[in-house]
Amino acid sequence: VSKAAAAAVAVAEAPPAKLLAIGEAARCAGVSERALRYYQELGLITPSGCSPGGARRYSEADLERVARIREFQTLLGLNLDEIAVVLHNEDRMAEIRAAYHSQEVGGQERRALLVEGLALQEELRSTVMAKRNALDGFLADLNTRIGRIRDLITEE
Amino acid sequence: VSKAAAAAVAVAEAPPAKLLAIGEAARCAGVSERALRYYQELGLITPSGCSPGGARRYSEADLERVARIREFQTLLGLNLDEIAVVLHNEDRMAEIRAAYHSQEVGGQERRALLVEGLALQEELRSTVMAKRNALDGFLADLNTRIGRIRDLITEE
DNA sequence: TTGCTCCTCACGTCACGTGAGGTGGC
DNA sequence: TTGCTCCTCACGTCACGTGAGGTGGC
Repeated sequence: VSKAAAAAVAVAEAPPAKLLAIGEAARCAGVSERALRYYQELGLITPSGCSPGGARRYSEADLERVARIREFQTLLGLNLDEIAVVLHNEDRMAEIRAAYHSQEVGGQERRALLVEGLALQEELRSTVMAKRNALDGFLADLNTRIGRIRDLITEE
Repeated sequence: VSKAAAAAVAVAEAPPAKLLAIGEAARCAGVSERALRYYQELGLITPSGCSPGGARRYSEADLERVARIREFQTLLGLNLDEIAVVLHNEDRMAEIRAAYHSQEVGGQERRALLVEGLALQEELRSTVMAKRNALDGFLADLNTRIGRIRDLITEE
């Protein structure tokens, strides 16, 4: 049994796991309750459970998904439509990984999905690297400015 | 005569310099005309000139200022209120630099302004470095994901 | 004079913030 | 039963986008 398969089984066998109410979930994820409801409204997340009365219940995995949404927003500046695309792609990759041994998907089709997904991830990576380079340039410029102010202060 | 002073004189003596209409300016800066008017409404930029009829005319320096605003927005995620503070600080630094030899400002007061300005720039730098580190972490994670997909494709 | 560009309202949009008023759960 | 939390509208906000209707400049 491969490591990946073992992990998948472990996930599948995971105990009921405690679910958080929206207030606690929002605090943990560092976002507002409104944001959680809004992400759900757009279909970015779906709380793993709900109370008999209809209150949302969030799992650990839900919170990680929210964290990922925030990363895309704050680090990369993607809007929620773009994030939906990236998340959807990542979800498909996870599905393919999970269904790797059980041949639910044809090898041909599966390979096509993987190649397509890989392209999307690599496109994302080039976006990230461009951002990183721009940030490094900005930082160098900032250091120059700081150096000049230091010179003015030290001078005489 | 110091290099800085020579540069300041050069700026002061600069010829009328061609000013751009808002359409051209927007194209050059890579923003919309609406954005330029909005930045002006908030006091972030003031076009260097205007036509007799009241049309805005932008200088090269105006365009650089717009580019700086965009950097703060897209790279650092600052909002326009925060950007106003940073720009104002940079303006004060430039003024002090320009008035360095002509003793318009008392040495005591000038030094205090420089120290305060330096602190603000260094605070900004720590923000930038935090962002850079977060981005590096994100990139590392992304590379891991890409590696795993590659494994799935190559495997078998 | 004819286009093209500029002007000022002013309403729309995205990603939520912020109450309003009412129900659920320990 | 009393608080506290959750629910769904629904309007406000920030940084513009997008016409509407009118004037300026070559």
